[in-house]
Amino acid sequence: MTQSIFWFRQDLRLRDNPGLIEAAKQGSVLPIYILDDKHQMGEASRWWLHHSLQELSKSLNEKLVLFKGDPLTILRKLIASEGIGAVYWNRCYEPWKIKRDQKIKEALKKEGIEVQSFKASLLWEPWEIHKSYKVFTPFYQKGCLALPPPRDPLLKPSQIALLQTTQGETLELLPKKNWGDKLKNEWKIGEEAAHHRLATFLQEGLPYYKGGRDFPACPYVSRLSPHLHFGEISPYTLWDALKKERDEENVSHFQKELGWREFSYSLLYTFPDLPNKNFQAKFDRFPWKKDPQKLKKWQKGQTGIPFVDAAMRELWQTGYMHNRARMVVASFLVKNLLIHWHEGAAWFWDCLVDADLANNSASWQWVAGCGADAAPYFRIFNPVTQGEKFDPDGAYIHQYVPELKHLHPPHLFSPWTASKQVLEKAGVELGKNYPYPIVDLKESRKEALKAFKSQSGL
DNA sequence: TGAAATGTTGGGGCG
DNA sequence: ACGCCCCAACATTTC
Repeated sequence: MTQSIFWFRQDLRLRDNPGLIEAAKQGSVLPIYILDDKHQMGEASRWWLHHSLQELSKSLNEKLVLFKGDPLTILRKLIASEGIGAVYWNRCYEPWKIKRDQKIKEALKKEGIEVQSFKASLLWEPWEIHKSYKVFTPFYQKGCLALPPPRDPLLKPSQIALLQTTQGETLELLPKKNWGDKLKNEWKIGEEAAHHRLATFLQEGLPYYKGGRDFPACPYVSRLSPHLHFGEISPYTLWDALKKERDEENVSHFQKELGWREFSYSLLYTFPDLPNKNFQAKFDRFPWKKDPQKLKKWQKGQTGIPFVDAAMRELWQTGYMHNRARMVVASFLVKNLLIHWHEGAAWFWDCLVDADLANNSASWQWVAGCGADAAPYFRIFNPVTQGEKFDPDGAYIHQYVPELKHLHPPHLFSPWTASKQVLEKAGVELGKNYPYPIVDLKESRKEALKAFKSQSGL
């Protein structure tokens, strides 16, 4: 029997956890989490992590031990003081974590410790896919689906002998202000909640997924992203649950979205600079504008374009934004305001409870046009038209922009085009209780086309 | 995982 | 009945 450490990272669950299963098989287990803060997590993520760790610890009889600092130092100290013979973890794929973990593995092995890492968070690891695809569809069809299908999910260890230690510290993950309070009503956090969310989605969302996923006021998307990011539920569990559903079209559509997640990770693996550098180098000289005032208005949901403002306020109030809305606000920032995608990515990173380095970087680059399989430069969303199409009765806008609650379609999507009488009747005073648009959509579109077109020839 | 500009068609009003 | 114009409605092309 070996006493081992199981190091929880982005796999805050007991079910389908191969590393934990191996540790439990070897003998008693000291379950730990280490906050390695060199690369700062966003506020919203820290808030989620706090609660997720609490839930995880509960499911481990409160035996989860928390640390912060340099993992190798902490592991060495524990190994020495607790008589540990092995360390197990499930793999992460952020470039800096890959490097860090490699070093730790080598160092500990040299010191006579058994170390093993496991595949648990991706259905297909980047190195299993032999070609490095730059377009999603072939990546998914020929790269992923041509390989053996994902394994069945694993059961949680029937029993784990948990070690105890007097060590450990508190992480102080919660924001100073009680900013997290408003998020509290939005989310149920932890492994049980994730499974519950999945069950609800399968029943209430999946049947309408393909057509309904574009309507931000409708409950047809899974909202599983933060659970997936923190590993409260594994992609294997999702894949398996989907396999058992009859609804072929909706199922394969949702599976494809999981495929996009795999694609993002694969891109990040083959191009570790994805978070910082343009995937397409020709964008390095793009004439982005610096405009702190407009950026701020975008962040706060005060652009004067109701659909954009609703989305940005949803983000601020709930730590989440509907996928359709993410595309629209991103396109607005990058194309109508010509502000660098870094700024958008940074704001999302701080505000999203599902902030995920691979997905965030890949998706912002996709919208900006500089990514892999990117949106063509001339694809510019019109936030008015998008509102008309995907929020036809204005429910989404009304939910997050209450000052427009008496304004109705069609004026709701572009208040500046409404007549004086209509605005007055709705109690809307542009420039007073709701802003004028911060850009002219038609003009800024033209300008963006010019800028993007001129650089596309470089 | 667009949108706008341009082109085509076909029905109705009208002389 | 016919040609002509107008203009939705839809299709295609261009950015």
